[in-house]
Order: sequence, then structure tokens, then C-alpha cells
Amino acid sequence: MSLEHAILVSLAEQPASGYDLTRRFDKSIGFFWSATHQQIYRVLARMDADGLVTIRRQSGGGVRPDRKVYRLTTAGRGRLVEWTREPTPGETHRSEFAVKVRAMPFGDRAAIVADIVRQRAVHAEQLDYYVADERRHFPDPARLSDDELPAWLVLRGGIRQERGYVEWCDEMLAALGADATTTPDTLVRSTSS
Amino acid sequence: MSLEHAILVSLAEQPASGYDLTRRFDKSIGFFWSATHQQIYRVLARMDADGLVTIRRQSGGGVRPDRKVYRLTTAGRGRLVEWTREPTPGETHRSEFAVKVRAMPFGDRAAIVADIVRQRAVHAEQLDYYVADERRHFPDPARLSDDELPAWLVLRGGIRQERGYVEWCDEMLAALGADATTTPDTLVRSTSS
DNA sequence: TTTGTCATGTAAGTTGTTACATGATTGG
DNA sequence: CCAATCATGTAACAACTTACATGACAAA
Repeated sequence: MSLEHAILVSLAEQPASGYDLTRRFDKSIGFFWSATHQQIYRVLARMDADGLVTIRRQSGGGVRPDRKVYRLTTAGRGRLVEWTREPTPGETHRSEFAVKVRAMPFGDRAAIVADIVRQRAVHAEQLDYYVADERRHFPDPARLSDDELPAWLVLRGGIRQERGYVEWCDEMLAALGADATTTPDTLVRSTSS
Repeated sequence: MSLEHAILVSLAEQPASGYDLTRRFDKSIGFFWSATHQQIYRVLARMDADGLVTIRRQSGGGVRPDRKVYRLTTAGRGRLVEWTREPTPGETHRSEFAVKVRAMPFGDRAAIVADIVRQRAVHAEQLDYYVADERRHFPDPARLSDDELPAWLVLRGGIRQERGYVEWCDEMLAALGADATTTPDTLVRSTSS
């Protein structure tokens, strides 16, 4: 049911088509709740049936495909407020990567070390993205309005999380006697290509 | 498919019954990959059909219920090694809590602040649990064997994550002009009961 | 006598993933 | 001419959740 809540939030911020929402779930809100376009269209259809949204058809002017713009009804906004009043249930965290690290005594150690290096790079890149985003959208965090503050706080959480992930990878590589210089393979390949 | 991998790791560490695995997924490995007993029994049945495990029936000696002890076959161990050779795909993170914080401009601000306080408490408790676990099982991390090291590294990741979560909650509460003293409700209730 | 632990499952429903499908326009 | 972008969906399958079901023993 929770994709519905994420869509409620996104539509409250700004009415959108299914396609628009798909792009939003590829970034911003999607960093905290991922979803594919198939899921989004299915849930939007249900939300329409439940009277949480209205649809306005917009013709593409013969040039672009027609689009359906969804916006929240009063019932939709009500549902959103209700949800914010419920305490968030315990989240079920799942990290395939953590399980794989723990599999090291029974698997291919070198491959897992290489995977740690890879994960470090992925999360370092995500961290850079977030930091750039903060600089762009929130240059003066001390003077944010009540409406802008929450999005900044969520971004701060993302920054903390990614930074923590990168530091964890570094700690693992140090403990395993491997650091970034252990993987000249990747470097050689990327420079020679 | 990934619950299968988590079960492969857990059975590689120690053969177990479905019931044993359920308890393990309530702690230790379960902190990084959650699963209920229904999921576990279903996947075990499939793994048996696929020849990844063997079952040894153990009678409860008339006292306890009979149990089926699962252990990995050579094929099961092979499957595990193969999996460690595959790079971990991008993980889809989902945080209902982060989405809810972002819903603040459209919802009940006081309720969300109370939820942040609650989340802080939950994660502070988890952090304490991890730290105690580290002290108990890994009193001298500098001298861990290759087989013990991975489990410690994963625990370190958990500690980092929970610590980061608590700090994030504190940052949010400070930015929202609320701190722990804002919730005398909970304190009053817990002391008066 | 009721609650908790041990131990296994079935059934139904909701989500999430992967693959398939269409069709026009724009840019290289 | 080929790939990418815009825009919407269907279908099939896999995974996950919630509820229901059984039955014995031990302890409070």
C-alpha cells in the first residue's frame, strides 16, 4: 500500500502524469521509494477508482502523445493527512550486499572484495549527487521556510546514509588488507578503452 | 530469489530446521535480510526440489515435535559460490519514514515530529543491541580469523547505519525546534505505568 | 487454565519484477 | 536509418504479507 502514499506526496507537491511520476521516481523521491512505471500506472488506476485523484486528459497537440494529468481530490488530501498521523511501522531492511559480505568464508573472497570496491564507487557517486543537489537547491539551509525544510531534511538523511556507506566500505577494505589500489584491473580497462 | 541466497549463507554457517532459520531471521542475519516463517518454509521446499539441500528428519523423542534438519548439498555450496561471484545489483532502498518526513507540508506536523522521536528511540535501541553484540562476540576485533572477520564487518555496518539514523533524527528535531523534552507524553506514560 | 515455546504448514491477497506491445517525433 | 524521448498500457510470474490451522508440552 505504501507506493500509494509516495504517490500521494508527489502529487501533493505537484500534479503529474504517470510518465512524470515515473521520472520523479527515477530521482528525488525515488531515492527513498523506488518504483517502476508498471507499478505506478497500476496504482494510479486504483487511486482513480478509489476517488483519490481526478484525471484531466491533455492532448499532445498532434505532436506529442496525449497525457493524463492526475491531481489529488479532497479525499486524496485527506488520505494523505491520515497517513501522516499513523506511526511508521518497523521497516524491513534488506541488504543483499551485507548478506554477501557475510558469505565470504563460503564463497569467492576476491570477487567479494571487488564487489566492495564497486559498491563504494556507486555510493560515492550517489553522495556526490546529493551534495551537489544540496548546494543547488538549498544554498542557505538556515533560512528555509516550513514548506522547504522537510525536503532538505530528507536530503540530509540521504547524504548521511551514503557517507556512512562509503566509510563502511573503506573500513572493510582496510580490514581485508585491500584498498582502492588493489583493483588496477578496472583502472587499466577504463583507461585503455 | 534473494531469500534463497540468505538461506544458503545461513545453512552454510550451520545446518538448521525451518524453525531454527526463522529464529535466525528474527535476529543476526535477519537484521540484514528479513523474512517470515511462511517464506522460509516455501523457499526450503523449492531448494529441496532443486537439490540444493538434503533433509534429515529428527524425531522429537516423543517430547518435542519432529523436525526436519536441512543441510547444504554440494550443489547448494556451488550455488553459493556462484552467487558470490556475481556483482551485487543496485539495491532499491525504500524508506516509508523518509517519504513521511517529506509529507510534512501536507500532513500533521506534530504527529510527524512525534514519529521522528519514536524512530530515534527504535534505532537507538537497535544501536545498543549491536554494540552489546560486538562486545560479546568480538571483544578483540584486531585478532579475528578470516572466517570470523566478515560477520564482524557486517555488524560494523549495522552499527554505523543505526548511529547515522539516530544522528539524522537529532538533526531533524533540532531543525524543527523540537527535542526529546518535547515528548513528555511518552515519558509520563512509561513512568506512571 | 491460559500463555508461551516448539514445529510445521496452507490459502488468499497484495506488491513487485520482467517481458511484451504500440506509435509518433526528434536528433545524430 | 537508428536510437532516444514521449506516453501509455497488458500479461505473466515471482516475492512478500496476513490470516488461518494443528497439536503437544511446560510453566505460571
